[in-house]
Amino acid sequence: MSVKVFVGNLPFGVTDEKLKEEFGRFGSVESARVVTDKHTGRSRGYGFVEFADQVAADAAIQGMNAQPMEGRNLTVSAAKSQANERP
DNA sequence: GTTGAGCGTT
Repeated sequence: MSVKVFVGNLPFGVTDEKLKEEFGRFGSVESARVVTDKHTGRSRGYGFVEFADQVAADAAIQGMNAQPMEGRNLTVSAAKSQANERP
């Protein structure tokens, strides 16, 4: 299973590859995707990062949350889409 | 050429 993490307040110059590289420093990133507008095709300023382990996701959240990137402080937290919180 | 709250695509 993978852990999804919500990343907000991203600079407009960031991309999925950039996210994967930045978040890959804390752990194994299975996939990283920046949400882009469907109508304009431009980045909305937030994205999602999928980690291979909860430990890596927590390390990234603790290490990248409220951290400045490209001049903007990132907002990293657990994604809502995870569900399955408690059976 | 622009902007800034928000949880996406199969």
